[in-house]
Amino acid sequence: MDQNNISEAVLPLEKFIAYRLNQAAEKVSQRFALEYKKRYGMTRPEWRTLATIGQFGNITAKEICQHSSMHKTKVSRAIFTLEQRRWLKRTVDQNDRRVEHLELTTQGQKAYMELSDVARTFQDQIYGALGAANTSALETSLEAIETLIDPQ
Amino acid sequence: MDQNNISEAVLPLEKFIAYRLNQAAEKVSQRFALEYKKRYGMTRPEWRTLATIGQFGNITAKEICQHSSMHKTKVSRAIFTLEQRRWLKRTVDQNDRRVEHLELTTQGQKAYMELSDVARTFQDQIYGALGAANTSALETSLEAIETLIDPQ
DNA sequence: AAAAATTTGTTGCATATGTAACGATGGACT
DNA sequence: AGTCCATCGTTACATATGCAACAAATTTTT
Repeated sequence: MDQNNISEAVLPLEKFIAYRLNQAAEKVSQRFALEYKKRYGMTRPEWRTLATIGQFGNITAKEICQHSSMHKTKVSRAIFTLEQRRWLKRTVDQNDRRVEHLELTTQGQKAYMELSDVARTFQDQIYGALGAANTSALETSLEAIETLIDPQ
Repeated sequence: MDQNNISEAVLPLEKFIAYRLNQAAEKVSQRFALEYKKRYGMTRPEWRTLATIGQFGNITAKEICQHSSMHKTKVSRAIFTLEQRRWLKRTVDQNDRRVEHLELTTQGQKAYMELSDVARTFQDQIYGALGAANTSALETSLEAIETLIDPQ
């Protein structure tokens, strides 16, 4: 077959799901990253770590890794930075001294609550711009992909 | 208000769209990355660059940046690596010698076609696992987000 | 109880990435 | 032509990331 006839081989990236998902996710995340960058100069791993501790209240580094799918060194470094900002405190587990329990300080809670507000506003804007039907489709498809990824 | 009452401030990450989109996109991409890593030891920027040149046939580095949203240094380095593998050739534009036109070599075409096949199979598997209704919802919502991002 | 294996979190090192500066070229304006 | 500015792609440098090795603690095996 003529090598230049790529009709059988071409892969329009606009129709490739991995590509489109990544573009969409990256743009949305970058847009939201502006918020925590400009307010607090935070990185993405730091924001995710803060948000995870904020949500669970008391959590270990390992649990953050499991919940967020971030690499343990990324989490370890984010925890270090958040600790330096005095946004979290560590408590060594008395039954297993390898384990550290992490909690937000008052300052950390404050930043978390402010950014949670920003996040909800951001999400509302997206949903508003998408409209009810598309929002519903997005929920449906994300749930489907999540089920595919993490079959409980 | 009691600081520990975070009912107003909590942001369940399982309901935050930026977070969910990223998790989904990252998992799907990582799964597909196994394919081009094991076959060719390629990185993600290299695969994306190959796929973009493959799709357009003749393209410049700048156009790859615009189409893929990759940073120009990432594209520059991917082009360099693909060139070293003899998967692409550069041709300096005779009207504007700053510009280089990129095309795949025969070897590059071969790799591109093979990986395109793998990609389509991968996509078919995802769509098969999602089912028609969820696939349709995914298409709809991705289009909606894309419109939101790139309003023409 | 001693030895071996596992787990939690950190760190050294190599790689990957982005920013800013750059060289080369081209275009605009005088 | 000469000066200034913009553009294309590369590179130097600083930062971010992941892998592998690690220390410390715990559990399992013998």
